[in-house]
Amino acid sequence: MTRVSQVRKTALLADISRHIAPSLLEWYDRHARALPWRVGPAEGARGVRPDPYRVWLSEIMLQQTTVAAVKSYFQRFTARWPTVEALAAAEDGQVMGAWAGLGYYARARNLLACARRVAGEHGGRFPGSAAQLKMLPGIGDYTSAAIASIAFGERVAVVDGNIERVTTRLHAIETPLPAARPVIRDHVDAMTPGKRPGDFAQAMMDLGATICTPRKPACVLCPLTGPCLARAQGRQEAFPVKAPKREKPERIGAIFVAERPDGALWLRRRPDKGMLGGMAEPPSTRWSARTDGETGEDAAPFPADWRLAGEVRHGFTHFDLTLEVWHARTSAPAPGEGWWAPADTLAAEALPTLMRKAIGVALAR
DNA sequence: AAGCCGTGGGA
DNA sequence: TTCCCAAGGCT
Repeated sequence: MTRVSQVRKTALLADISRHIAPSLLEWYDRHARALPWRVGPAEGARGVRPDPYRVWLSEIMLQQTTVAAVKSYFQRFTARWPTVEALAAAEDGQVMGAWAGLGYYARARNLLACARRVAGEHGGRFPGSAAQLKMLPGIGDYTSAAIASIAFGERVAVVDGNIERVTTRLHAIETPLPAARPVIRDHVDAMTPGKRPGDFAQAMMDLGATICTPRKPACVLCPLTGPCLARAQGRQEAFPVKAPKREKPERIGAIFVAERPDGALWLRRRPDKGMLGGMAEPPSTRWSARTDGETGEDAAPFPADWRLAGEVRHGFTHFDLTLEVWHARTSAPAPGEGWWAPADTLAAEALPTLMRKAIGVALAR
């Protein structure tokens, strides 16, 4: 595309799109969700902006994670670590333990790394532009734009899954994801207003979460039915178009829960890289394809009176896992790297949900 | 640049 | 039950 036609295209987009923000912001002023990391409408009207630390923390937690799942974690984190300096001073194990159950554990490791960078290199203040924010660990295209617009008022295109859905419907974009991302970004940039860019982004996300939903969108309640091309075609559920996804392979393995007479369990720490990196587990085998799975008592990490307690199934993003769950009572000191976790402090260990399920199966009787 | 990374809830 | 997928980033 020539430079001139690019300019014309951009101008045309702006002309079509500039009417979107006023309607959407009017809707947002009446229907914004009250969320713990937002400032209330009265404060917002006085120009009060939310604490960048809280915006950042919420955005990291919300990556690929529902609002409902995040709320209690956000409350616990902010109560325990009210500032980025406080979080930066926390020990790794405390943060991983507090994150346990929320998933995508690389986020927790990057969270700490980011907090320590902000505390150590930026005097405890988050940088105020999307470009600078994006240089920090765990902060990519979406999160940098979200923080910059919401906490600092920068006019920058914020594009998440909600906004992709809303935008592909508004403009009836037939190109499948992810190839459509550059076009979507252009549209979002054209729609984003100079005033209240952060509210605009949040309004788009609220619209996507409550009205313009993946299935059965409530178009009759939508403030953007007028300009919506998908709605005009009666094809709102046809967008966004997505590339077909591959089927998930099956993997199998075994996990060994050793229980001391006082109820303590033998745990070890998983490697920092890879699945559940840096998290705790009872010793488990590799998780392999069915043909070469390492299962059975012979795979135990040390000799004991192992008894098969059952199995646990768990679906990950890109494979389904079935683990045999073995249980043994032992008073022998376990060999190798690990520790005995007392029963009454198990809740604070950095145990992913899969491991808690396996422990539940092992201890059921 | 496509694959790797969790989890829980809704339909 | 099964499937989908939610405020993505990293490599």
